[in-house]
Amino acid sequence: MTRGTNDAGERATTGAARGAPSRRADAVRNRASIIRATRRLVTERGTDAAMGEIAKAAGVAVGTLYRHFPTKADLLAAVVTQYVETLAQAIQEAWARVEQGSADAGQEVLNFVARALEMTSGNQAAKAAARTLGVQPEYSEAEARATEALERLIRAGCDSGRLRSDLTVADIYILVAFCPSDSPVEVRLRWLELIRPGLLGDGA
Amino acid sequence: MTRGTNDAGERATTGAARGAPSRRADAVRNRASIIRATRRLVTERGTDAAMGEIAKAAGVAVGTLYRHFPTKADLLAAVVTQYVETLAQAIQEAWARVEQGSADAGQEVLNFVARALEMTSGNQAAKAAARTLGVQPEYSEAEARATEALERLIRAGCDSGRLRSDLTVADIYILVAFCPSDSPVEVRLRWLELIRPGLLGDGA
Amino acid sequence: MTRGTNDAGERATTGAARGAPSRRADAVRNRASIIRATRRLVTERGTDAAMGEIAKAAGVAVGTLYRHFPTKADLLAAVVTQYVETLAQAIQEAWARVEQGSADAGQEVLNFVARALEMTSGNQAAKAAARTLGVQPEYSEAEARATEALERLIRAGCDSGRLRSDLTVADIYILVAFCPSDSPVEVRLRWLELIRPGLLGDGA
Amino acid sequence: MTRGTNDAGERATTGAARGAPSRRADAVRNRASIIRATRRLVTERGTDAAMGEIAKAAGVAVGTLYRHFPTKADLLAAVVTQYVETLAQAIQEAWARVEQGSADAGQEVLNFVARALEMTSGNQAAKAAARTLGVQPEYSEAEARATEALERLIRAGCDSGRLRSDLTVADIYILVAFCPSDSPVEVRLRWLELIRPGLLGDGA
DNA sequence: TATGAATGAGCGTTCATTCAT
DNA sequence: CATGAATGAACGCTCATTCAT
Repeated sequence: MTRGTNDAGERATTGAARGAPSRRADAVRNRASIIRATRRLVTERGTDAAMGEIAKAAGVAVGTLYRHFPTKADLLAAVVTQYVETLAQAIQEAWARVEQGSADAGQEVLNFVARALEMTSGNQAAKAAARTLGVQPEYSEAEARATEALERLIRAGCDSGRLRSDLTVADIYILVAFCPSDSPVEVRLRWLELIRPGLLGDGA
Repeated sequence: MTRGTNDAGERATTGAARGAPSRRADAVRNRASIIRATRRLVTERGTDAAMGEIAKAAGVAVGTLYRHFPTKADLLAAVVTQYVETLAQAIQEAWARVEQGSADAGQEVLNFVARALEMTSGNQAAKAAARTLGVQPEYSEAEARATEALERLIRAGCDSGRLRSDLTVADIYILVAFCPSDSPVEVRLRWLELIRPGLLGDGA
Repeated sequence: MTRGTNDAGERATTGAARGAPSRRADAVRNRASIIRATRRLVTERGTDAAMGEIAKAAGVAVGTLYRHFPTKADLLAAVVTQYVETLAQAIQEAWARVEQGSADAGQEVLNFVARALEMTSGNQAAKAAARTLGVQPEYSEAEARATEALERLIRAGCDSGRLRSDLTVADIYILVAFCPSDSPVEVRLRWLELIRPGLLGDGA
Repeated sequence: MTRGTNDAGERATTGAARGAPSRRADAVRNRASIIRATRRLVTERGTDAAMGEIAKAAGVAVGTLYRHFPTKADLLAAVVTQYVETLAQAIQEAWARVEQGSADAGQEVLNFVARALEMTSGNQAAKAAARTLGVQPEYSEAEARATEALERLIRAGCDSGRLRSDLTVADIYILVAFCPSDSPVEVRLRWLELIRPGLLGDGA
């Protein structure tokens, strides 16, 4: 959690050149495995997914699960946090492309919504689950990065007349927060089409 | 709750036009009270709202709760069903206004989405909750009525050029199904504005 | 069911010559109906038969059921008592036949066991159920009559050398108490055959 | 409970010949304790013995009870199964004695019934309880062993003229199934005497 | 550090019993 | 007298969490 950021957001001591893969490596593998299993089970069955089942699905014992996440809420928060992290990355990349002139800001915003729609699938449940359990996951840092990049993106899109002139970051969040992420493709595609006119500029 | 059909959709004075309210009257009151409490608690805590708590919130004992709704799923289904019923009524009234020339079809569709947004508040959760428990509430009749009226409304709106020419009933349902019903007013209003362009005709 | 000793062992006020059959007649009918329903349900499902179900099966409301039998235990006791009453009658008739020379005492004892085996069917459950609930049904009077008649029967059978010389009333009770009353016919018949040698005299 | 296979039919020292008893040892003790408690309570109160009470009587929490027996039916089945196992062993030993000439077949059959009468005590109830809950305990293997040995025993007894010539294994089962196992000694002894003539040969 | 047995509060549901009508 | 809605203790069972090994 202090370097690289791998799947579970944990540095992997590639070291320990000789001997068993060290306790630490196991722990890292376990953590990733747990988060993966959680995402899957929570998607399928919501909050009702039991800690015991998650542990089994992750191939560890409950005790190990609890060593990594002292509470069910913590576990759920971890899943949500990771998702926000991924989103932030997507936006930053989009902004990078626009900055170096290789993409249109307006189009990138549209693309971002589509991507978010896709990525949210499965985590929507996690989000709801987290909310239910009263979790206050620490987006902060990742969210800040995402917001900043998105703001720049939108400003650029508005300036070019491509996007609706009064569009804000909050608008995008609202839309993404209430998108049909777990619905069949037809619904998701149609929703994107219904949404688009509201994002584009009057003369677009 | 102020109209002819009361909150529990049951006529109160079966016979005995005057005289004591009888246990029967209590029962009716209880049923309404239970549904009200359920809507509230489920909104707050989702499926995890316990039957015992719902009962207490409704001011009855568990047994009474179960006399009215033999299963948690049944209870949730009842809440959802009632909500669909209300929606159906709203659309039918809208169509009636349009038919007698006292309103514009396009505007009524827009208004309906706004109204649905408002009414969905609190029931969104119930709907999700019901889904979680595998409930298959019997919308059928009410839903059929709603769909038919909405179809007419949309057709009229499209014919007048006011609505997007390829708009369908399903589109409205998608939007309503994923609206920020439980969010603060600002969010709800903004969402409506973001959505509007996607519903209106190109030359609107 | 309206005269003599009726099914529920209650005298029926044949009176009330004119007018509705009087509350009393209804009550009598209800009581009989309840006992019948109880016997059936308890046979099928044991103690788990619910008071509510029994009431419904008897065609009355729970309240009525409770008016007749203030407790589930009371209801069960009534069924058991009635069964003992029937047994007592059977033995008394047997003794009457022997006394007037129209039957052999030993054979009558054998016949009685067979009959008891048959009659116990279905009530075995009631008996067990009653025991479970800690009922102490008031056999006393009927049991006393039965015991006295059976004693005479056995004495006569022993005197004639037909029955095992040390046979007692208690012996018969033991056998009847632990007979395969609810088993298929083959089992019941075979049991009677296995039992017989133990009842007959050495030289029989 | 004093023989090789312990009360729970489980070998205690899996590995670790010496050292701390480990939770595993506790688990084994718990299982035995649970079965013991179940047998006692079910004898006293039949199926109505609550899981919670059984747990308390066994000195464990409900959760532990359920870890060992996922269902009340399973628990009851375990008790019944263990009983059948014990019976099977008794018969096999009897046959072994007869085979090596150290005992008379007829007498062993009689002895077996007596022993079964004794051992059934307490489990009769469990059996009935299990039946009530629709359990289909897996006697199969143990029962098969018992039946085979008993068959040989009976055949030998018949050949020697000691036992009733048409006696079958089923006959013994019938008798044992309906014996006064939970009654006071006098009753049990008397019942054995009443039964004996039916099992012995005509000229015995 | 990983394991998994143990714990016990809590959940959905049932049912004997009461009592206003 | 009959009715049936209401009550609430109790039951079978689950599951987040702890802790001895």
